[in-house]
Amino acid sequence: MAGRKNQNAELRKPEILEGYYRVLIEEGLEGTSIGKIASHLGIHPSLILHYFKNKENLRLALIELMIGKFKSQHLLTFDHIEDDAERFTALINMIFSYKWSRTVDPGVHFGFYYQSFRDANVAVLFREMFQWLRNYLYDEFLIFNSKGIIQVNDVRKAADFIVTLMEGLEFHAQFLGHDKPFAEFAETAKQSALAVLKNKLI
Amino acid sequence: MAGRKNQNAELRKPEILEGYYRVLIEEGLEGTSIGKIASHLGIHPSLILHYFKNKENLRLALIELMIGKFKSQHLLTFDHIEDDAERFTALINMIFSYKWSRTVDPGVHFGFYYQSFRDANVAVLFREMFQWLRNYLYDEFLIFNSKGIIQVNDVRKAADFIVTLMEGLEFHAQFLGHDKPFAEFAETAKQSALAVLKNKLI
DNA sequence: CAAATTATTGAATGATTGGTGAACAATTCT
DNA sequence: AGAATTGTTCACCAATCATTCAATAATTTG
Repeated sequence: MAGRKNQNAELRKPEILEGYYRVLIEEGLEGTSIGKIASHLGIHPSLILHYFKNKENLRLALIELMIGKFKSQHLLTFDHIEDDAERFTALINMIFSYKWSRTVDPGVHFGFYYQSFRDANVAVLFREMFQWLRNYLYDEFLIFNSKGIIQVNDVRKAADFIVTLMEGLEFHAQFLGHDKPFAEFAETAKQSALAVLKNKLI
Repeated sequence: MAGRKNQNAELRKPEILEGYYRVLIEEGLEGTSIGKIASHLGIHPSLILHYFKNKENLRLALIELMIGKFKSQHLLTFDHIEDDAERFTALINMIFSYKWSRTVDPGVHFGFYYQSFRDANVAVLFREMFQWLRNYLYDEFLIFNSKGIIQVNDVRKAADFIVTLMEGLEFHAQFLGHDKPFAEFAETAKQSALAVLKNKLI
């Protein structure tokens, strides 16, 4: 046989996680087994267990990877915009964009949500992620509010409200968007959100 | 042994579905097997397959049952309120209430959402249910709008908005509500929704 | 009461599951 | 070069899975 090319943990681990993610999209949480991931990658199942002791670890590693990407990707996008009004617009536009909604495959997204109901470790990770996002918005909104770019009474609730609407939108796209493009209702939601933020309605 | 008490399909089927629901809450979609449902009910696994040919059928039957309950329970609550303003208030209060959010166990709720990504039959059922709710709100909002109880430009989008916010709230309770009671942020969301509905903001 | 139907259990199926521990191969360390 | 470490495969395990078909028990029908 052509020489087996060994890789090291640094390369193999992400490769396995990527394979896991792919299989997850196609097969779902129930249908995804270590065996399937292995055959999708053309490696032996035991190799996966060699790197990630057990399935729970594998799952947590993927979630951590996803969250890491989510954070870095979105955070870096806005930090360089100096002008507050501009940054506010860019931020809101991003949150209600199709691109944002597809940061992670929505099927996988929902799958891990669901997992969090029965897996305390998963729940912790997701809570942290959403709290991180909420707190990020909170910090930004504090600035926007002090500069009159938005007008809200309760900045924390305003941040909560945006995250809530953003997640509701994810759901809307799945069950009510159906025939129409994502952007259509997203625009409506965004305008409503802006109205709430700008008129001391929260 | 004491005489085995046979039941007929009309009694046994709901009993199995109830058992399925219970096991689902505790074990999740991945952890729920026909065997576990059977032992939870103290019956033989084959009996479940006798009534529901296969697992897919069982799943669909439970979803249909849930949706049926959901519809009848909520619909009947408001039809008897003649006064439009009163009915509007009651309707909005219900939608943003803890009770409403717990109509179905949120874990099971999310689980079937998730299923809908990979199971076309499940997806159809859920779309129908949410469209039913949206259309119900639409019909009501038409009346409220013509009577000036609300003031909206696009009644359909207003209905979509309420459903979206309602579902976002479900999510918020799970990931951001955490330490605080459901009602607290629900009240904020409700007030924002009311502001949007009453001031031609949608 | 007998026959037909329905409810229920039983035994067995092959497939798949996550996981273990040892072997073998490649790479790195000394 | 030899030892140690790391990467990878292999053979195997008990458990569990959904599903099947036949057997038995209760109930309904004729």
